[in-house]
Amino acid sequence: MPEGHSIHRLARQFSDVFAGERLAVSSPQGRFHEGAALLDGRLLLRASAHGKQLFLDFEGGAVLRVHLGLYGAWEFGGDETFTGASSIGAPRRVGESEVAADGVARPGAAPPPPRGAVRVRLVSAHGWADLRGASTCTVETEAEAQAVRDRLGPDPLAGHAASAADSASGAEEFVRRLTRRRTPISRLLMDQEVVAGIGNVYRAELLFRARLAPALPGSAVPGEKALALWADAVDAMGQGVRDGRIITTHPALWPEGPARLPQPDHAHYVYRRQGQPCRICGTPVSLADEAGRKLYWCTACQRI
DNA sequence: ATACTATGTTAAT
DNA sequence: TTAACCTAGTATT
Repeated sequence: MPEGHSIHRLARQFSDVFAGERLAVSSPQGRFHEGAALLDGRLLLRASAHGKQLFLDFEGGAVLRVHLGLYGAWEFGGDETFTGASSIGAPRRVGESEVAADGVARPGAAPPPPRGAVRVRLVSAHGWADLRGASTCTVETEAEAQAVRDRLGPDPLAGHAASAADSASGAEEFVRRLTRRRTPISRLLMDQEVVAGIGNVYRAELLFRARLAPALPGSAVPGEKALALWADAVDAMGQGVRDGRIITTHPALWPEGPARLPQPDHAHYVYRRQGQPCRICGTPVSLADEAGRKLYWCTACQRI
């Protein structure tokens, strides 16, 4: 259930704890025996993310590409060296965890017996990572992995690992791809070929923050509005990478006073708030089904 | 115990 | 447009 910010956090985690390490790769569940055998014993060179796609580059030109889909998650554990380098931490966050399902932290490098269907297990000298429930998990050549990247739209979080020039070109590319089509903007934001990494929460929240009506055709979005939307995505999703949660509301709206982060029920403007009063104008938040996903918005605030 | 839901995508219809 | 994927947290019985 993760959006792009979670995958970027995972890429950073793999870079921090496994890059430069030789990894034992297995598939306790069995469904990935073939791919695991290809990677077993190789050095992990680097980890990266583009939108919701995670790429682990191994020596010899083999790339493990993972998409968590709806239920996928990575779980990590290890000794003090591992924990010291790790940036995940408990409690469990969407798509990433450092605590076993029984709630007992497991110190030490030795991985626990596989719990449930572990598609892939990576083990280094200091720690381990288990993958469950992913919709995609394949070993590819660098060219195949690049072909996947090439199909995707620009990633608002690309600036995290790349140059400012890349971010600027990402903005222009986003505006081009968004305003080229008459499809409603609510659909375009979910289209990974228009912009990579936005999911159902950021879609709803970014549209609210921009005061944009979901039904507005992409072609009718003023260029300046589209640029501002991109800039807000960079900002909001960057914050998501730091927090490990999607928090889009202004801190002034948090009732619990000065706190670094709000309670979960104050983190969003409209997502999962159907029927509840809009935090800005009080109008009940609307809910509609769009292409099998739930769309939340305020009919009064989002009029442009 | 059982049902329902979810921050996603693809393939079949 | 719908089903499938097949995990895990939360709500309901």
